[in-house]
Amino acid sequence: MTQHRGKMGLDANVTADDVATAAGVSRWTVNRAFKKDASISPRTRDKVMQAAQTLGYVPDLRAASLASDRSNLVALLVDDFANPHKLVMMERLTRILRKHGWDTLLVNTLDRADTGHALLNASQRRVDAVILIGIQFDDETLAAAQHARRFRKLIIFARTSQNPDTISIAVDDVAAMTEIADYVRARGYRRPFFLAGPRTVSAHLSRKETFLSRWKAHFGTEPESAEVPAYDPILAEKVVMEVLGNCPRSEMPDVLVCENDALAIGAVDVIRHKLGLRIPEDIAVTGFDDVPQCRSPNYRLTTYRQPLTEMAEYLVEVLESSEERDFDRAFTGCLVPRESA
Amino acid sequence: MTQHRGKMGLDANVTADDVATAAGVSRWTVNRAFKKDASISPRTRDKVMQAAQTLGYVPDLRAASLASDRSNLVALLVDDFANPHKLVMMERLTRILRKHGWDTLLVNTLDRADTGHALLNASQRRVDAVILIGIQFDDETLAAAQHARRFRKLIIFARTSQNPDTISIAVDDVAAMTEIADYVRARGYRRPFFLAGPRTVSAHLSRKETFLSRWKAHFGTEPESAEVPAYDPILAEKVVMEVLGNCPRSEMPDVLVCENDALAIGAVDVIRHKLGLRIPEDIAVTGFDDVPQCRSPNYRLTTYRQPLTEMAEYLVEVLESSEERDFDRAFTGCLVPRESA
DNA sequence: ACGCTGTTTGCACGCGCGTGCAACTAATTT
DNA sequence: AAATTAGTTGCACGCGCGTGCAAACAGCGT
Repeated sequence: MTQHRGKMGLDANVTADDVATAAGVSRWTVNRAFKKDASISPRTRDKVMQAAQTLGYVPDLRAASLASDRSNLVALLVDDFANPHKLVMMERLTRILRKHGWDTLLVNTLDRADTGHALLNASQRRVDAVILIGIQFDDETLAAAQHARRFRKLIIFARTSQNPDTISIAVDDVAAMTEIADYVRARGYRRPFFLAGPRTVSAHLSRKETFLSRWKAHFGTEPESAEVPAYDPILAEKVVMEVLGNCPRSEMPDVLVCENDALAIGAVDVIRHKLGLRIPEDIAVTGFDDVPQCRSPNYRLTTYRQPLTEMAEYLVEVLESSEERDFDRAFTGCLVPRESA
Repeated sequence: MTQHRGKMGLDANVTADDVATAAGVSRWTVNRAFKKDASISPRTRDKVMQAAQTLGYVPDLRAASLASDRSNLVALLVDDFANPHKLVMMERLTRILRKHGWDTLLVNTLDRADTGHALLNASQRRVDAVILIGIQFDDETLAAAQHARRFRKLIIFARTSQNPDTISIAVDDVAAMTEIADYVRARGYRRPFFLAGPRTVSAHLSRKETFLSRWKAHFGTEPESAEVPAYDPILAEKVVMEVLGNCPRSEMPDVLVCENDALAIGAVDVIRHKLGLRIPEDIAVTGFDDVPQCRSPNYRLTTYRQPLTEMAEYLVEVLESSEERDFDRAFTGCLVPRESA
């Protein structure tokens, strides 16, 4: 096999051995020089780094991972790119993971049926953990994950899960939705309608159930609701149109509580532009996530912000811990009131 | 070292050897079974796959990559997560790459100064190629990339570049911008203003230059322009406010041609909600990229769509080719006229 | 049954680095 | 100065798989 060379003439396959001979030390000393907290004298390290620099040596993480059985790699499985909040989450996660020395394998899980293949992908790269952000974690999917499991950790981020084999890092949905429900009630709304996303996981403790039961606890009646098959503004538009389109004015809800911003944004567009109603005068809207668009004058969405940075930092802690305890943790976010409700 | 085990009791470290003994063949036959187009009899392959299945064997791509010097991994460097189009691009790229057996390492390049570190990350994983989507490819950055280079290919996606060591896969900006310019002219607009993004690369053949010169060629005068320091709607709002906020009504442009949708969206918000002007009656707006929001009734943005799928498929071709030819290629997209202009 | 051809299978060696311990050197104590 | 100690450096072996070739095998005609 011919040697691959960089266009600058730098040998692409400089190994630690090369650096070692160049620096007049052993290969192991070279690797020590690159390892933090390694017992090595500053002088030798300098000498080694010098040689490495001129030779253009960069440690090979594949080999390191192979030998050490730790890859410092996580797979990030995403299946709903229609939700703009995913962009925010991906930015935050990759930034903080990288800050702590973790690399991210982005796996586009086409749909829930594809989750198995996506997990296989991750397996083959021997990632140290799999992080799911999306909707592909219903029970069958998780079962499949258990089966194909060769991950130390399976983490569901920004979403709760009761599955015992799974680590959930998310906001406390019950507290959050309760806060929203109380806010809506305090603002005087009395005919709420809940717009939910796909129901992929046990409904217990879900945002929808929380809202409905909280409302019922106060007023005795359970609000109506509808379900959108994906967190996609376009699909939300369709569902909202169907629901409100032929709803007699007298029975029109006065507030649309949406499971997240992706749905809320679609809802706002339909309500204002197709139904010709005013927000919030005719019907108010709330969301969840506080995506950047929320602050656009077109939406000014009342929503709920998750402490993503904090959550991501905790995620790193989880990744770096070798204990076997229960890592599930619920965070508290904050309500962001704007003009939509 | 203790063996890591999956929670189901599946040994996480099943090797091809284990499968081999279980199936009564040699290790090499096992690997052949997993390799497409390998010379192996269907019967043996079945037998092997059977054994692999029950043992829960999954080939280790780290080792494969180490031995073969091909990782089937690409690094995707992204630095402007504020631009919603990045989400679309990431979805398309990861989907199509995965379809062809390529995995994607997502690297969040914090800013242009961080590109060097990001490339180092990629180096350490021995990716087969680096794909840049973002703005971090000015000349110094590329120079640094050359230097640290141990990639077979450095690809700039959805963006042109004259750098000879770089592969650019993008739409023909000159053709695209010319089409927009001609469209604007044909619609009767006569006082255009160009809103550009950060100037990171030689201005030659840029969208802005193309528009300005095309306009000048027709009317003899070069339109005004302003520059936003990042493709971020929020920043675009500020700049547009400064430019149009204290602009006498008589000198107000009649069309704002934006380098892309991220800028256009910010512009629309300001024009309509802060300046209280109508779009397109008082001032029209055009964008570039056709992000999902463009079709929202809030924007209805006239824009230009790149053939992302086609471009991504070509990208795969480039990745899989071992020739040394010039891979640069410009695609043709299509103008998407909507009500904003 | 024999040889021929084409297919299928086995194997030595290497990819680059980590681990844990042994050996070595310099700094400190008695 | 010798002995003790802390700080540094070296090394055998293994991580799991690819490559290229040689050996074994099956299928066919005579």
